[in-house]
Amino acid sequence: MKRNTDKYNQILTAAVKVFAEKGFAQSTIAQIAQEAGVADGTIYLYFKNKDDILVQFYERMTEHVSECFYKAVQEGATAIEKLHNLVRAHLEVFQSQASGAIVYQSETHLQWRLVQEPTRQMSRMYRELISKLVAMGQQEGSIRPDLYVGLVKRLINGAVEEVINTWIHTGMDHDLASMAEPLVDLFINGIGTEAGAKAVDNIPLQFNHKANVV
Amino acid sequence: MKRNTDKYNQILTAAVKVFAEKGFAQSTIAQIAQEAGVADGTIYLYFKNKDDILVQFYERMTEHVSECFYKAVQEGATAIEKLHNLVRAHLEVFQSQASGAIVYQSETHLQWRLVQEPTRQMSRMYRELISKLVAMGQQEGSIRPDLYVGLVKRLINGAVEEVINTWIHTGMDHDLASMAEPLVDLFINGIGTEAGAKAVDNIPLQFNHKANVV
Amino acid sequence: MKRNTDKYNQILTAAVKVFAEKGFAQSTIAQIAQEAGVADGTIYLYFKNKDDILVQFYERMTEHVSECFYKAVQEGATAIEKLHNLVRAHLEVFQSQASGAIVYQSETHLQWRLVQEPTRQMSRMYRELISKLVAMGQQEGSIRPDLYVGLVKRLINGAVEEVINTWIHTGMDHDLASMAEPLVDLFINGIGTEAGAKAVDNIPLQFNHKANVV
Amino acid sequence: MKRNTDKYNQILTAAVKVFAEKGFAQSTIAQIAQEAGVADGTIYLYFKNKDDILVQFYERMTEHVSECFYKAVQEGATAIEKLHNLVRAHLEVFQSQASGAIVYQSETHLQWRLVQEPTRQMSRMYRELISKLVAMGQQEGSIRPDLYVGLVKRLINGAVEEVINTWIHTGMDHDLASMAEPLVDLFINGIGTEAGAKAVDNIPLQFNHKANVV
DNA sequence: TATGAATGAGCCTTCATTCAT
DNA sequence: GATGAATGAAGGCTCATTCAT
Repeated sequence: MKRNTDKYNQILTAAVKVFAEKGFAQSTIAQIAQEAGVADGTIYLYFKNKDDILVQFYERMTEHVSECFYKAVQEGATAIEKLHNLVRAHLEVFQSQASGAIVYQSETHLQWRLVQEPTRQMSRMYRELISKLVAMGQQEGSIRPDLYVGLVKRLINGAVEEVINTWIHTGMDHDLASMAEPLVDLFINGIGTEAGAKAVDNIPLQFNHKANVV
Repeated sequence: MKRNTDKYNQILTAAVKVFAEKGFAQSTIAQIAQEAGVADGTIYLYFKNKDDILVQFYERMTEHVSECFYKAVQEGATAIEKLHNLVRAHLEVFQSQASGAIVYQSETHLQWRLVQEPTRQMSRMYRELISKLVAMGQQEGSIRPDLYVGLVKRLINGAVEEVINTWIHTGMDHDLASMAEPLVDLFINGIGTEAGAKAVDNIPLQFNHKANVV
Repeated sequence: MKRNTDKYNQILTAAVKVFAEKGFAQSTIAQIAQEAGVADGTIYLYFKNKDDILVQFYERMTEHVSECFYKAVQEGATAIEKLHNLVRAHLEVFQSQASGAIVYQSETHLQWRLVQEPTRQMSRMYRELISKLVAMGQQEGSIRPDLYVGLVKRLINGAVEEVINTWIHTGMDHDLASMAEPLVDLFINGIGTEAGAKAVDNIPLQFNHKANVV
Repeated sequence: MKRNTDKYNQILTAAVKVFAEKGFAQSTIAQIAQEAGVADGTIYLYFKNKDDILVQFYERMTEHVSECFYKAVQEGATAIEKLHNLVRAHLEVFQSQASGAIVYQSETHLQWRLVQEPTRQMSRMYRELISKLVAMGQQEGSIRPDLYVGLVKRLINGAVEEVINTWIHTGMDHDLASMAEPLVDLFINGIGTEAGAKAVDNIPLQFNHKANVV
């Protein structure tokens, strides 16, 4: 398994392209083999089975993404600069490889079934990065002291991924990376004015939705 | 497609449960039939095929969710209250039906293959609601006038869905609805201080990530 | 079974129409029921099962056809007149009910699997009729004395059925019954001249085809 | 569609045998696979689907039969010799491969649904051959000048096929090819005497059958 | 290593038939 | 008698995986 790196990459690249086009479940080994220009059987010299292709993709992608994120965060001076760099890096890596982005976002639920550790690592990495940034910003005085870091992480991660998803589903025509600044602006400043800020503290709780659909 | 609503719901409920447990692609008609306590063939009296089950689930779920959202928004007095109600409603509907939530979130990419209009409707509804809320808040003076509404929608939607996803993947043990307030706080006020706010305007652009993973 | 004759005919007529359009194997009980304007289950009050519908059709058709043939043969004065009447009757009954003709001709091989006696009867009837006609003609001096009756029967039956088949597969637009005269002319006179007649006696046997296709 | 001719023939032969025994509609892929000694899936390496097996059988059979017919016709000196050779060839090819004959004759109506061109070609070939033979015989003076060639074709084709059918349904025990001579005798000379010949011209039209059976 | 023909388990779907109403 | 919802056996077909070459 995994001797000839060229052929390994050739297959993985082909697989990601096919997965992106038709979805993992709808893709066949035969299609991947054809796209990669190898025989069906050859794939099994480099991957345990079909699932393993996706697993390895997630591992590599996560690793690469992590590196980018760490680098990005290192390059900023202030917490806010670092945050901006992180978000921009996030958008840029995904923009630079559309197929990978599509697969990464689309098959998340399979990732949860197939991969355990890597994803946790990704999550942990994200949490670590955010934790550090928040702590740093708080020391700098640029970030509020009263934050639930877990939620901040989900805010940022979720928003960025939704931006990427929209980009994917609208044909990937606009520039993704340029969304970094306005996004960070929203993260830092929120959508409210000072007047709005006070209003938040006094939200009345009014109802409860418990109806079942199905 | 016969119209015995009881059996229809029985099957749909069973299907959603099975989908949530094993994923759509890994679920079989036989499993759904067994879970529903009917024969395999019976399912085809109520659904065109396996895909149709998912489609109908998305249609019903989207419709139900939309209603909840509209109601929630109506019940608040100010824009911020309405926003809070919206977010809370979002979290509550999904919390109240875990299986539906899991399927809804997990099979999104299939929804894009199978359904066209309904999804757009969901997206459009969200955009409409946010547009109105933002406009209202801007008139009230509680929301910033310089906002790109499309991005605000993605911010809110993405953050809420990420919160739901995390809830799902951590065993659905904590109370989801209670996240509404802190989330809205983040939306409105952001994570920055006044000092931080100024810093945002001056973010230097420093690097570019173009490397390929696969 | 078989109480209400109206409904029985209603179903049988509908079945024959459906069989003619899609073929027996491709027809479903549901289609027949719909065509007949009854419920699926009702069909089983009049027929043992799907096969039985075809069986009963063949029985009725054979019976009706037989009657026509006997009548037709009775109405001629000479053997040749009778033969002509027989052929004409054959073509007329089938022309007068296209659906029945199509089913009768198309599902012959199923008839051999499902029906035993009736078909033998049909065959026997044909043989009887031809035997009598030939014997009569031989006495009259209008028909050759040196004939193998079994072969004559196949000649006539086969030719007529091929004419009907062609009629079916060319859209049933031309008048079938009018083929009776030229056909009988061929039966009686053959396609040869007197010169040709002599040539027949001296056919050299030259080769043997035994190759296998599949 | 792979091109291992051995296995292709192996499967086709097995299929024809099974079709001949149980009929096309009643045959299953599993039965064919077992008869051929291959796995079910293997069949789909050589045939698009179940229908395709029948289609390919008809194509091959038609092609083979055509060749035999052309050769047979070439080998006779006179028109009548050629006709005899044609009929004999027809009977011989079918006799030499009973299964193929059964399938060919039994599933004709399916052929009309599945194949278009090949069948027309078979029909066209037959018409071409007969046309030439008739024209030649007319020049030789051995065949009557006043013939409707289309009808002659149906006469000959129909009679031969009926002879084959009878052979099939009576257990294929007698020698089929030996029927060629007496058959051709009937084609050429007809069943009538000279006296009968005159009678044909004066056939009175006497009745009309329009009754419906079903 | 690489190939790709062969395998066969498994699944979706159809539809003849039944039976409670 | 009439209905038609429900049944479930059966079959066509796919495709991940293996293995002889």
